[in-house]
Amino acid sequence: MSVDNLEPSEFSPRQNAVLEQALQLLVDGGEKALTTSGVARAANCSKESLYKWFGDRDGLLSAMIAYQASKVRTFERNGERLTSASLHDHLVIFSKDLLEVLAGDVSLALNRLAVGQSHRDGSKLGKLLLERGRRQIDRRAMGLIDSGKRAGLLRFHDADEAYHTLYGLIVSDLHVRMLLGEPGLKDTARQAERAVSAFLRLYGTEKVLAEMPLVG
Amino acid sequence: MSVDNLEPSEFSPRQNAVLEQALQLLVDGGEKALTTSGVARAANCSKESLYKWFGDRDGLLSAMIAYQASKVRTFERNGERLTSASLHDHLVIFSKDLLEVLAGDVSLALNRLAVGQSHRDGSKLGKLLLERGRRQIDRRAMGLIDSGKRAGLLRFHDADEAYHTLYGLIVSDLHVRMLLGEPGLKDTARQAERAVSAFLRLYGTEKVLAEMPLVG
DNA sequence: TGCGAACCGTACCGTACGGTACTTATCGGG
DNA sequence: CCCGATAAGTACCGTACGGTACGGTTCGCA
Repeated sequence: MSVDNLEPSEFSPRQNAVLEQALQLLVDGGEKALTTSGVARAANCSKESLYKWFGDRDGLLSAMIAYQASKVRTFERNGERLTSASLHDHLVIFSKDLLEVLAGDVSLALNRLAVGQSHRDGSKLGKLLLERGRRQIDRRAMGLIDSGKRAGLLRFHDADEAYHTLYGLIVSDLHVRMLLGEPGLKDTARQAERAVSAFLRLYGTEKVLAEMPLVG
Repeated sequence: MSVDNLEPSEFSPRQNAVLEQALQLLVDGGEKALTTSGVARAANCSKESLYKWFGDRDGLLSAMIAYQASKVRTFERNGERLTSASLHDHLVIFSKDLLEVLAGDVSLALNRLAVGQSHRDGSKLGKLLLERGRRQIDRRAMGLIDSGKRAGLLRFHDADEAYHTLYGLIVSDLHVRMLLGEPGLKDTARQAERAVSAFLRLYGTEKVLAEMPLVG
């Protein structure tokens, strides 16, 4: 466990390249394929360098998660005034993005890795994955929901509760199923549309409900 | 892969005892602790017997899942006439049961195991887990939802879709978080109540909505 | 009582992994 | 031109696992 709290600058370019190779290895062959020798061979570096840079195998895994998280940048919301239609659209886009992220090769591989290790390391990797990987997406959604409330389009007491409802409506048991090896959704757009529709029915104000197709 | 399609009788009592020990080992120490030698030692049996009974390590894992699934028996719904209140109560009970099952030690351990193996074996364990472990709970919920529809309390086109919505409302991202090592919910009753309330708001007919507290 | 099957306990084998040590080569600065 | 640092490549070590083989023991059964 050599790497801990160095948010900025993180790793050197060379180290990033090695981590990229390690991720590729993990995606292709699962954790079993992610051996220190394998990483060294794939990245054309020595095992000694691996251990100098990342401490031990766990440090390498942590670094892989940190590196992958550092690659994902979710563009901030612009401060535009939300309308009923634009809120709906933004929510649908968010839903599709979320489903796409969760279904991604690297995301699934890292989640599988962290799940598999959660017994050994006191869920260190799991924490890392949730904090570094999910925080951004959570913030994006929370910002959107808050904007909706300020625009008088959404009504709720607890933003966290509303967000978790939205998350459940979007993802359902899909994430776990994919982690277990099931192929992903055929039609993510439809799933996103359904989820947002249900969410707005639950949390939308009259202003929003008036513009929604009637149930039935 | 010695064990495949022998639904009834499954394993001998002795083998069941061994599988029980193996599950305990898995729960306590994760997959790393589940070695063939360890199982043999914990269960006071020989490795040779393990291989004779289960073929190889994968066969043992499959047998553990099958054995655990065979232990779970969900009582069938009685054919009573549903009222708005009883539908609500049954849904809440189902929600709490679902959360309790997903948070169970053995369930989490087996799910972690299957997730970790999903790369190697073409998700054989994952399929097994979903088919054997989830089918019963799914059927229970579907039966309940169908009864609600026949009683004029629920309205939907696609029962599957409605069920997945309910599932998402209940579980949200809790299952994955627990798989990653986060502690479970403090208050499952509240979560269940919220989920059912939202579900009924989405799929309940006027008969149900009339009796619900107004959204505030 | 004797026989055979099942099974326990243990020792064993090959392999593969995590981690370390050592040699060689590249490269920037005085 | 030399020197120290950094890192590639390789060889190596200890360990632990999956799987197999074998001797000894129990138990059902004729």
